[in-house]
Amino acid sequence: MSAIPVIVGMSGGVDSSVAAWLLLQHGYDVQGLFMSNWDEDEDGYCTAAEDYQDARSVCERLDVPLHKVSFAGEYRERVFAYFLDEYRAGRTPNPDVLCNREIKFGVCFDYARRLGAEWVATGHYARVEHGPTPRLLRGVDAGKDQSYFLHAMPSQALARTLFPIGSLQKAEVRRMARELALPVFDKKDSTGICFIGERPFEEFLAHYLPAQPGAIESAEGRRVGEHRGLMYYTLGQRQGLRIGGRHDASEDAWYVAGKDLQRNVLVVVQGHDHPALFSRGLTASQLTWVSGAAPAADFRATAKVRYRQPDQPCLVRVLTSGRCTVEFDSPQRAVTPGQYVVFYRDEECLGGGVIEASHGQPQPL
RNA sequence: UGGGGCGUCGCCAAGUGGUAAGGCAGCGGGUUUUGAUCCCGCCAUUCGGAGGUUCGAAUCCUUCCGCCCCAG
Repeated sequence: MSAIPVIVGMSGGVDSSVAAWLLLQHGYDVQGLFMSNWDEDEDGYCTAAEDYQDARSVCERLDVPLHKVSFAGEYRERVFAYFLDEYRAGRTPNPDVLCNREIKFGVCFDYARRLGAEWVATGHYARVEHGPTPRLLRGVDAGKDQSYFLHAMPSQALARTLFPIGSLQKAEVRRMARELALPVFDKKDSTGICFIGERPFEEFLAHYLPAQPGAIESAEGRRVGEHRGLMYYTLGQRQGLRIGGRHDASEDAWYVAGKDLQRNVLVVVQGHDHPALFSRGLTASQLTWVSGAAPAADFRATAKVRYRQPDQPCLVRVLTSGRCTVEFDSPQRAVTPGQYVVFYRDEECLGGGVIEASHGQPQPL
């Protein structure tokens, strides 16, 4: 009786390393797969080379083979192109949700299956409940739960996916890595866009899109500064506005409340909790449901409008053509077009969609 | 070149004889698989310049420079 073959997506980080080890413990026939999906690295921010070395060291330590593959072309076409399109349209995309759907659990998943994997595993903090229709559950570590990013992954992939560390706390994973003497036990958690990494964002965007400087205006229409290009700002943002003290304003910090694309004007208000920053609801499109089918009727749920946000109780009204509206029990801050709204019922992630517009501002601009 | 007012960190702004608040911005770090938010830290030996009075001045005096009002 041969062991069940599983391929683990290895990033060279702690989580996927421990995930691989756990699978070994459970008797699987484990192989690693490292992806490098970002080619154009001129500025030295890309850590792919080091990450690959780390993945290799770990696999050596665990005595499992490591495959290496690049889906740079697919990444560029299916994720990055969309990323740039959204910024061009003045919105704020979330490329990592797409990356999971199209790359990790899309082309890479298929690739792993072609390599003979019965199962595909990653080091995500989330859980799958396998059954006739698999369910996606939050990771047990509430602080690390990554189901938000996974909500749009194809259900056929979910049915063949394992998240070995999904029921562990991050601290436990670290501790295991240390006890196992995995070379990456102390490696810092990665951040920034997946496969691209952390970098000076404005500089990065400027590399790909032309910037059009313009005026920054208060909600009342006073010119209070100059922006370097609407794409560099997102709703609710404080940093980078460069608006100093004014004799005609309070001492509160300024935040982005809106973008007027027609006039190329950035609209700002003062105070983190300014009413103009809040909305009662939103409209979302491109809905995907983990179950594979849209709910038949309106339903109550909780939702996140951004990663790591506490769950917000709401009413979801399902519309036709993959759209819905969401009404929150309490107003939400900086509901941002281009970001994803993701629905939950208790521990279960139901699905989500792209925010098209917010509505019901208690105090319109 | 008449009268009045003002010049304190990039910006706003306390401080009117006792040895430079605070906020905003900026920068650095932390949190974070998007972008943000948030948290922590740094940020004027110096108060438009030069003299003077005083044990001691950003605060008083003199003068110069620069702004802003009012000049009917």
